[in-house]
Amino acid sequence: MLEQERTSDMDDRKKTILKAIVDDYVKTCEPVGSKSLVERYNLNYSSATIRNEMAELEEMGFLVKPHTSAGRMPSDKGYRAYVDNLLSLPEIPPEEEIAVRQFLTENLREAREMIERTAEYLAEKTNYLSVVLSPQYSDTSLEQIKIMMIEPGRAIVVLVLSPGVVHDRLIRIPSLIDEKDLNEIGQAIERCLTGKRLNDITLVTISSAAEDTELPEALVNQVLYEAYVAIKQTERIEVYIDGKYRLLKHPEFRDVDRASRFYDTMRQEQMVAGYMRELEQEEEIDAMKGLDTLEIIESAPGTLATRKDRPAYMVRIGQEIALNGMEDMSFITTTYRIGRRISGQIGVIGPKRMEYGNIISQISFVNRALSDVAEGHYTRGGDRLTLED
Amino acid sequence: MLEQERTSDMDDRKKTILKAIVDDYVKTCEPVGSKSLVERYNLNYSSATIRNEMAELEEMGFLVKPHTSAGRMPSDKGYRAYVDNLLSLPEIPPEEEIAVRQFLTENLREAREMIERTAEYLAEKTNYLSVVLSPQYSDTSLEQIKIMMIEPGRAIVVLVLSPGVVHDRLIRIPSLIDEKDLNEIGQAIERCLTGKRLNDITLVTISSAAEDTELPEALVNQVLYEAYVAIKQTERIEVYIDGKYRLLKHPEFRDVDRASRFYDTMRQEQMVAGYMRELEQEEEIDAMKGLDTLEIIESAPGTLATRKDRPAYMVRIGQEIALNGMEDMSFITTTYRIGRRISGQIGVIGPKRMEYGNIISQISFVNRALSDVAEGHYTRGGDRLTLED
DNA sequence: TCTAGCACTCGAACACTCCGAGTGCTAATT
DNA sequence: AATTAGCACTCGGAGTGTTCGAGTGCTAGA
Repeated sequence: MLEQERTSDMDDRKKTILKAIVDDYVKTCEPVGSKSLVERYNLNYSSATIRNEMAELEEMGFLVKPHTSAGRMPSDKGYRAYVDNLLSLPEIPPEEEIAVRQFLTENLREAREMIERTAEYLAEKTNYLSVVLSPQYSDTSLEQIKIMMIEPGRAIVVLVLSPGVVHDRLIRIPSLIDEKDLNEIGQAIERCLTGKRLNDITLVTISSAAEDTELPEALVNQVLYEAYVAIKQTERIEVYIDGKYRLLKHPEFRDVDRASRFYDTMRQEQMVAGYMRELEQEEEIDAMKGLDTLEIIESAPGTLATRKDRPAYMVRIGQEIALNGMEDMSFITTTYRIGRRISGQIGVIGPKRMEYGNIISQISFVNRALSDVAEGHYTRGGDRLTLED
Repeated sequence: MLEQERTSDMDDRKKTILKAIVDDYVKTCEPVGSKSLVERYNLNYSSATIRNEMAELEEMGFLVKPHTSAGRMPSDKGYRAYVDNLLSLPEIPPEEEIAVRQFLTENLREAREMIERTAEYLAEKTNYLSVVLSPQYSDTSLEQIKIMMIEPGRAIVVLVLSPGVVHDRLIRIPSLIDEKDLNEIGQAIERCLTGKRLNDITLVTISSAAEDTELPEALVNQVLYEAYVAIKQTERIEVYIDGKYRLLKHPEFRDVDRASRFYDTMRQEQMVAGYMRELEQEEEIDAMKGLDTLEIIESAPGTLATRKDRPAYMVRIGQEIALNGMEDMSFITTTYRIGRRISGQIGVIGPKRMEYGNIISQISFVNRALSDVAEGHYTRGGDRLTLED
């Protein structure tokens, strides 16, 4: 155990064998034996040799046996080594790029639809569960805020954030306030808050708007408070999950209890979201790794804008995931960016026995598409992207 | 088989036995035999007598045996007889009534939150899956419509329907239109549409608003079209499903393939919604039945408003459900009403082996609570209900 | 250093038995 | 005529034993 534990200590043959084992296990979900391995991957060694190597790989902690006379399967560490060093990332054909951009923006009205569709697309393509978080807007600024009377006692607040995102919310107001008063208060709020970062807006900031009007303070304060809540509401991260039911079709979910435990966790969406955001912050280091495997995508002339870099991704395998009921899952995440300030997370959750290469390609690809499309969409008039109409 | 098939042909003893069998099977999910039945429900007959009766009930089609030497379990027809004639509906304590009303309205802002919470509450209480459809608003009228500029090229349409429901939607408009033009168009639309039933608003109706302004027709038309889409959007029925994962905990979902097929169907929410609405229209007759078992709830002085009638409900059992993958489920639905014109559906889906009495009580109860609360909420100023603030 | 060969291991699959909770039927009892 | 006691019968489930084969580790020879 002490002698050698890191992947770098493996010779090429060990690497080939480990890769073959992971590939095979991912495909079949059955422990793989030395003989069938030699046959299926026509390795130029006898099964006995492979056996010896497998024994060593097991001792190094990359493989495990469910019982003595069974084949081997990858341990968490084995998957980890595979993901970090042995992975090949398939490319995604350029037609797909066009299709996805179209899918993300077609008939699009609200920003959140784009995120919903991202989740949908990813679940469809990977056949696993996808999670997409709406961006965190705390760092962006308020571009407009309008309050509109609906009827005595009720109004609607419409907020426009600097990247052009619109949120709104119904509020209750004192029935005594009439339309004219409300407009006055609205304008005071607007003067007071426009251009401020959401983060900087507090109850104190907003209450200074009260000084700006002649109306009775008690009335004004309630409106201010409601407006404040509406603003804070837009900072909340929305979670879009798609493909939950898909996991049921994978053999590791044969066991209903395990499935049930998993779903119990997934139901707590805010917790999952929180975990994803933590990951991003903690794992800038891992992110670098993503850049290691950087790959230059040659763009044929005339294709859509391509990028030289592949977005960083993070992979959490089995026990590495700090969420209940996820011990047999893997969680791949990546961060999409819209401009410099706005970012959110995209993730795929599947069994540990996952097609890592494929999923990572897909998630990176979707990340790029979403970032690009959203940026083009937000920076209206930008010429990098043509949307419908 | 020919001799007697209807429940009414059963003598009291048969009824008692059938009821006991259903109750027992619902509890244990195991075929129930004559001996254990006698013991558990201390019937005053020997197991042999029960055996004879069970044989007859089987011949009449109310019971089935999984194999020769096993106990009996209810057939679909057996459940049907149980639901139609043998059911006892537990009452729900008045404290619960207060609690639900509070839960449904606490911190409430948007109408759809109330529906979401209804679904949540029902799933929680029944431990099955709940479906709640938003009301169909086609028959209500448009009280207000406002269009507000967000930035060149984008605007927001806010609609207020007569029961005080607010919808909004972002739209794209020609970039040439400035705020003043937009307001003019908005007012024209308002003049043209206010007070009209949604059903009566068509592209033709709305286009008459164009005549009302001086602006270039091409520009106006696009806005009109977008406004039209926004209006039609509010007619769409939203589907809220909660407790999907809960079904996994029930033994009939041990079989993952069956579960998977079920979820494949449930994923098509619009189809499920369509089915529920069909049911309501077709089954006015069944609805009458619900009123048959009418029960007077004596209201202790000082409790919340109680009603004499129990809302009508419909039960669909097993094969009766015309949806794929639902052969082993039961579907209980009911229609909530807000005022005379607005109605929507509430449903619970669980295994055929369902606690019918309990679920029907719950769904009726929730129906009443939602109808009442919503009505109080919509008819603002109504004094039947006190909401927070 | 590799590989052929061999003894060994263990789970999956199948056959077999036993057990008990269930049945239907018949004859005796009320 | 209705009920019940009694009995032979059925059949799934749990338990046991056996076989089979794909896997292993180890050793000796190429």
